[in-house]
Amino acid sequence: MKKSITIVDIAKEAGVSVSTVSRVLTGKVKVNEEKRRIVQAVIDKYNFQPNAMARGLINSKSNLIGILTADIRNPYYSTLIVSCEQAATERGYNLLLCNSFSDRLNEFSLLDRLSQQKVDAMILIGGAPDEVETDKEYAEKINALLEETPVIITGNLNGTNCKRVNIDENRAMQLIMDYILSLDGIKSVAFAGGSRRYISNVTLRDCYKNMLEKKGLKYIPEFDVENERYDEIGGREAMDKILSNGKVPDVVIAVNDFTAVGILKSIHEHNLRVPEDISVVSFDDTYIASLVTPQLTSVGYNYWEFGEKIISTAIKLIDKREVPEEIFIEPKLIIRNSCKTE
Amino acid sequence: MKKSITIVDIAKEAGVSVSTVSRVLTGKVKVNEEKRRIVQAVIDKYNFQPNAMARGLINSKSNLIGILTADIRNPYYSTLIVSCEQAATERGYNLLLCNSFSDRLNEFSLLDRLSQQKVDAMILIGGAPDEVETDKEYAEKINALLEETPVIITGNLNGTNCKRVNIDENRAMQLIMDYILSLDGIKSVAFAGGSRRYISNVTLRDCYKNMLEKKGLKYIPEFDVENERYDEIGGREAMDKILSNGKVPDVVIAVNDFTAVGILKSIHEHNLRVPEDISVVSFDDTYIASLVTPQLTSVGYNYWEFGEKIISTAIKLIDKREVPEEIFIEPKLIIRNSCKTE
DNA sequence: CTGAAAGCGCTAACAT
DNA sequence: ATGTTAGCGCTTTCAG
Repeated sequence: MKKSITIVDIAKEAGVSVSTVSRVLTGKVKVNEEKRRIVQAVIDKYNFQPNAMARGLINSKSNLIGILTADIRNPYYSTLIVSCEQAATERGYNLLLCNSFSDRLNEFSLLDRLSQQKVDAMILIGGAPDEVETDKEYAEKINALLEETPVIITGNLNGTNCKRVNIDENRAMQLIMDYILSLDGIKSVAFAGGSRRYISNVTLRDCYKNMLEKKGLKYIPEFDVENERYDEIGGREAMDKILSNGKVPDVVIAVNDFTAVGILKSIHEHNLRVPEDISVVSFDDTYIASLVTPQLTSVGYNYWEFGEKIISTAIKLIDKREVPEEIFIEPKLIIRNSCKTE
Repeated sequence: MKKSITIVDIAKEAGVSVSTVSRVLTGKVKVNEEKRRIVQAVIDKYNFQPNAMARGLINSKSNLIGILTADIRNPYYSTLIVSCEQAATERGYNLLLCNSFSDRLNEFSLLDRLSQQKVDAMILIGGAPDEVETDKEYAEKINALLEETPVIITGNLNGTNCKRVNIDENRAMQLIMDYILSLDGIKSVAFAGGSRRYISNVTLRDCYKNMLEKKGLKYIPEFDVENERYDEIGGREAMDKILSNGKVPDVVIAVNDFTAVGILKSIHEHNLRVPEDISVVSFDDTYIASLVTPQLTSVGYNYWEFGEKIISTAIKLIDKREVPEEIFIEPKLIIRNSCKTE
């Protein structure tokens, strides 16, 4: 590997001083047009890329945004991260990606690494910020970080004042409920999957219960089944449990698309049909929703907007501009074929 | 945001020189045990993280590996990238993630950004390296990059000498063929989806054709249907075409799991059943394979090994050690329920 | 408008 | 074993 070309080499070849080269590079100070042309020509000739580390050292700015997520294999996360990456790229930032696999120790050491890289901001998606009970040590860690670096989260992190970008869960549940109850002959609504250990799930379940009562339907505890796993297996387990006492709900709300897939399978195995016997709705509208048969009616979000809001909040914070404590993302219902409509 | 603490602050508080602090930080040179303890205590007290940019500037090493991929939302890529991230983290490297969305212009500018960040190595997964006809300009770009930075690819990039880590496509097709032909009553085998524009697909199709003939089966052109889209829609289109002339193959090989999903749907819409009427096999064994009904028999890879090989190749190159031109990943067949076995 | 020089935070000779 | 110092590549005063 050759040693890479530097601003000094460019200056030499262009016959100017390094500061002049620097000036044409940054473009902030006027340079004689003729000189500018010559310098630019040399830059282009070598496709010279100024060393970001040297630049960063001077402005205390790495142009890096660290993003810590639970597991990028989950389509919800990967979709969100692609949006973030896009928004960041457009604004001249690069993304440093870390997966914690929801392991606390991992998260700690990854946070240290991000701060070692002097990322300009950190974004925490999933993992600890999702939990209802913020672990004290974690909050302290984040607070220490906040002294030096803006931290944006999805979820909430009690005891810290990270800025938050979140889905309006209440609105999401409301969209689902309004839709469900607009269908004919709905008497019972089940909610399958998810755990009250996670903040968003508490919001969802509370809203589910409230709306049920407001609409004059009975809340049936056996139809409200939690499950720690947010995947297909979790969905199947939850649905098996719901159907285990012989009663069949008219609709089941799945905590996410993966869970819905398990629910679909469980229903199938019980020799019932979707949507003829049971309707199914879910959250997130990942591509899974349109992959399965029947295609799922699901509450989705504008992921581009979601990622954009996260990144623009981060950059505002980097630029020391004001941002609201919490920004909400508006959900929207995507109607497909998993609910009985006639 | 407070200005972050530096090695000078640590030195001052510990009552030693900066070099001593640096020595305990790097651990390469012996330091008096007593002093080491004191310094370490101060470091711990502030959870001091040495500035990676300053370090990098000195050793010309960023500890960053750039990874350029087509689209991380595709589970094949996200699974591979998670493995890379894991392997990189274990070895003290961080991943800079970029998505090109297979857009050539995008790839170009992202490559420049990675070289601006002075990443220690670049990994190219999907996009240009996958294509049979390497675009000349692209190859030149990569060759220029190679002067300064190791580049590892998945695929092949004619006219460059990037090191390659690839799936053994021939072996993969062989596994499928051997399995298929071990089943009873298989007379005709279709291949659906994928395009000969991509190198791996050429390998696959050639192997498909050869093995067919070697096993004494006829190669039927109408059963070999390409499709540019590697998704569900592409699969449906391809399968519709296969079935359009009235003949029904005994098995259809799908170019990947997504395509297989479309194939499943098309078969269903033609009032045929899988696996009773038609068997289906696919490549990649992403989680999609076990999500759909019936679960897909699919050729998979050890993604952890795949990512590990990519990263260890990168790091060997960074350390100027020898590596083979190409490393192959051994595929393995995962048998599920999409083939008629009795 | 331009060049010389200082300095960002750190490491690695070089002295001691 | 430890402190002093040069210098990594760049930007930004500061003079001129």
